[in-house]
Amino acid sequence: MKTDSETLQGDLDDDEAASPLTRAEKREAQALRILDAAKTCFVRSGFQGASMHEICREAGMSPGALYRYFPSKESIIEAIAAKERSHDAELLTESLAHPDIVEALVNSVMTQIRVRHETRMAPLFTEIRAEALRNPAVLESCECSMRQFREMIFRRVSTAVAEGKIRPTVPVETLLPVMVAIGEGLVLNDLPSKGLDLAQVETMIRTAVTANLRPVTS
Amino acid sequence: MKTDSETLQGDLDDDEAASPLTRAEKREAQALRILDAAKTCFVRSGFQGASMHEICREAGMSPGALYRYFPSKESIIEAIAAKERSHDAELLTESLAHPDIVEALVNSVMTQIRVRHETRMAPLFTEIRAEALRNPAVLESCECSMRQFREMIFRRVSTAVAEGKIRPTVPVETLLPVMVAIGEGLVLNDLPSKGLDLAQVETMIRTAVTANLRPVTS
DNA sequence: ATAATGAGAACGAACGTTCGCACTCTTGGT
DNA sequence: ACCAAGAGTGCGAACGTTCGTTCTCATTAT
Repeated sequence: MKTDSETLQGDLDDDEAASPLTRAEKREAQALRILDAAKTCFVRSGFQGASMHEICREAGMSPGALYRYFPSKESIIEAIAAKERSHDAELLTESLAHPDIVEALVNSVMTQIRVRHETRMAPLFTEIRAEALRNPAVLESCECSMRQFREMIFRRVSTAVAEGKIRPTVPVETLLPVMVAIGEGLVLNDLPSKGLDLAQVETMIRTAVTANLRPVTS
Repeated sequence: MKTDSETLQGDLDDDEAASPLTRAEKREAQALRILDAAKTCFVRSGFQGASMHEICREAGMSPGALYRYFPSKESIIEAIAAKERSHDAELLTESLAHPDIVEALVNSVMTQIRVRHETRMAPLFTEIRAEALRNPAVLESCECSMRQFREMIFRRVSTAVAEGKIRPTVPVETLLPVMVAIGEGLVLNDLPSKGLDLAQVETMIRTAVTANLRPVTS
């Protein structure tokens, strides 16, 4: 850490521009440190299994210090769930950008699988899903995320239907939840960790999506 | 409960046939009562969230009594996980019986979805998946179950391939884990609880499976 | 001087589990 | 037929531990 050199520079008279870390920035950095440590612990031991002392140790911080930033364990869980949600939404927006509807959907799923695996966040996803079963705040985060997913996809799909580009096998109301559920199953299972070839997985997904959307090629 | 009338009949001299409940049967019945209560509590509060006192209350039993039947909380969790596993295997054997490979697979998934929903065990499934992330005994139960799944399906699929009845888009090694993952996603999302029409869900699954197995119709 | 921050001991509550005791069966000698 | 003995079972208080959280006090920055 470069905290030492930074704090040594803090004795300048300037209020805003010169100091490398304002108070608010420091607070935010500490909060982030806690969230990162908590995420590590939650992945390792689960939301209920990880103790505050464990999180403190991971963050290199005393309980007294940690509680200056988060009022409770639940608030940490909620903060993490919310952060994951916004991150997911961001990711989906990008990966849905492909002009072809089928490729956009395949792309979304594959991106999620890849990112979850690379960041080792697949277990956290499982954990959040389980926690959502009984923690209303986390449930709301999940539902909000899913709602965003469905709305974004809904627009794309229903536009494509209206333009006569696809003729789905079932109504959109069924199509979306089922596709989201399938995507979730694929993400949760962390297929790359089982040594599966992602290119082949992609082939299967593309085949399944194409068959159900039935794009009009003629 | 009819325990009163049953214990009144216990004063017969006969050893085997007459008494409605032998000692061993009583023990088993009590153990079952505990497992049922525990399952209810685990669905409500999670494996880690549910306390032994909560389980005792649900089972109408004191801690001292409960511990005569199970030596620890973990042993209860393992017993439940193992029971779910054998139940699932049984269910799969039945639902895979259909002579047509595509229908057998569709049937399996739909049966799982239906049964999980009707018995309200979809949350427990999520819980078990999360617990498997850090409890080795539960993980083994899950893996064993999945292995059985894959082996049973593997036999069916590879036979069909050998007979030239299907020409899958990808090798069986990829096909099976992906299909299982998709099935899992569908099951733990508990689609019927979201008001989805199961017939339409079935259509989608059949379409996806057909497209990926590519049965030779000619 | 004052506010912000951190360390770490300590708190009450709740946890999984054990203990001691009472009660109910089964059993075998009389 | 009856009773003493012993095993099986149930109860609920209590155990030691660990939990999330708070408190007190020092240190640092303004």
